[in-house]
Amino acid sequence: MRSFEDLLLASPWTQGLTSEHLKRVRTTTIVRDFAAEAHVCHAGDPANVWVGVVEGLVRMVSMSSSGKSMTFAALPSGSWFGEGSVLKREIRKHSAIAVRPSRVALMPDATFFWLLDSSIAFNRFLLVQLNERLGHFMSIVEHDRLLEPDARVARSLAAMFNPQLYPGTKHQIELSQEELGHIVGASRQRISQALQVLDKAGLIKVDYRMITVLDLEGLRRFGD
DNA sequence: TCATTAAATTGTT
DNA sequence: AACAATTTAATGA
Repeated sequence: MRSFEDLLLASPWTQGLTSEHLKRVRTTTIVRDFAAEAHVCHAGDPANVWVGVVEGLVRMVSMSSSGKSMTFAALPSGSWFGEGSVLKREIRKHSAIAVRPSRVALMPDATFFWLLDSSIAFNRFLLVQLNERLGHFMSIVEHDRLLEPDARVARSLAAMFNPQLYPGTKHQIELSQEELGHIVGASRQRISQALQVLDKAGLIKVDYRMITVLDLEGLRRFGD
């Protein structure tokens, strides 16, 4: 996925839109590039844009007062996020940080609410999106704290390939083990170890800066 | 196009 | 955390 047009094409919510809708989406949405580790949005800022990932990878993080951060979700290219805070017209509760150099689309809240008022397809997409995310967070609470690192890595990877949330993503993702470490919350060494376990189990294939998912269901169930 | 070198990533202790 | 090995990207003939 290279351009904003590619992102629109891959986004299911554009399917039911009229040409008038699409025109306004195109004319009001801004595309920006972020360097690795740069903040796409800060906790504390007003939530006035809905964010789509055109290229790269973004992680949603929560910072404790002591400065320690925890990653809640990894957002690959093709994903849209931030609708929760936009819908409630509130201050952002979490930051979004580019894992590697990334290009994102920023849709103004005015356009977002206009789509919400006028497109059933858009509403349906948000419903699915919010429901899938609820499932994601429930799974974190239910399992992830208790699971060993191998299984946490497996689930983080499985979450990144959720076809409902990220329909554009292929079964491959470009990602270094250090970057994955930031997402999972484990050391690079431990990630390397876990990836080898998952590779031997036939669930994924590990190459230089590249992870290929062979068995998505197996990844989801790993550790049960 | 191929060889050399530097930089980034991964494996190991 | 430090070091070695491997892969990719960049450079220049």
